[in-house]
Amino acid sequence: MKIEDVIKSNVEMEVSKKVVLNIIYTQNVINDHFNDIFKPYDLSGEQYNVLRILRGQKGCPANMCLIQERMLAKTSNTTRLVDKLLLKELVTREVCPENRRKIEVQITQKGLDVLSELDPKITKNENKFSNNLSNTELEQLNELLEKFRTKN
Amino acid sequence: MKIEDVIKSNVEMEVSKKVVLNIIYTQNVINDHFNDIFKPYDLSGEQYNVLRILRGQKGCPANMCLIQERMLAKTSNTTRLVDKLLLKELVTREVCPENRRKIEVQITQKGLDVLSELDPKITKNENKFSNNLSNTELEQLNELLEKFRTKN
DNA sequence: ACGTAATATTTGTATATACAAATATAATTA
DNA sequence: TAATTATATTTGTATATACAAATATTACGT
Repeated sequence: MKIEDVIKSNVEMEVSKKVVLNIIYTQNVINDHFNDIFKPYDLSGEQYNVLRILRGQKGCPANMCLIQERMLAKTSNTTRLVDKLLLKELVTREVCPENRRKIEVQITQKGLDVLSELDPKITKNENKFSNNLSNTELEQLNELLEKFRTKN
Repeated sequence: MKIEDVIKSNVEMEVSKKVVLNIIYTQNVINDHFNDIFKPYDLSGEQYNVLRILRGQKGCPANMCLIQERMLAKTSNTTRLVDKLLLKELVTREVCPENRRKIEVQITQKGLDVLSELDPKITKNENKFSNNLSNTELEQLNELLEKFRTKN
């Protein structure tokens, strides 16, 4: 479905405007699908994102700054996301002894188990979208998006 | 900047995963820029979106359903967005006399004036991103995104 | 060492999102 | 026409986002 049909626009639009709307809308569609996956686990997308980052640390604890800078949404409130994960016992959280300003966050076994369960569902969903495109087109799409963001 | 560098990933990623992250992140970047534009006007992106839809009606009042289905974020709470716009006197809101279930929302002159002021700033921002790509590439990006969304 | 600046995190507040439930009105049908 | 169903919107609730301000700790300059 063309983006003009999505927003039911009847006027001609600049291609630059179309691209912007198209990216925003596509992200919304992706997001809706991922939320459906996370919902039974009582996880939000950003909570999942934090878990994913912590797993990537491979046992090495992550502080709030590190988590923040690896998140896609740079304005996320890491403190409160970690709070929620802590309540669900998916992470641990301790003051760093070397630098008491820092907080060491680690994923628990329970957290790792949840991620393992989610992994195939996430991959399946990514593929459901990506199967519409050839490998060359996927690479192309990545390049175009990266170029689009240049110096912004 | 490549998406792997954005999230500081050190492991190899499937191109399908990369594309998904790339779309989400690009939308976040776009959003941050638009928020900077809206902020001095005390408008959120979705509030702006409602105003834009109402202007597109060219004097014809829009009901809540119509607004909802034209929004990019299909789960937006139109009632509360319109509430906020009403407080700022950017829209009017009346019960439809033909069908008292419906609400007729219209943009005010003040609302139109705000949009007129925003128009060049929005266009400038869209172009700042789009100037990184040729016209062919922009068209290509639109096509790839639309294809990516197929049957989702 | 003391005051100031820098860094890391938390808290507060207003708004937005996601979704279910409630309410109100209109249309349908038995 | 009364009951049921469908449509349109609002409200409630929990969480997330955006951003400023507050707090705590460490590092730096004199």
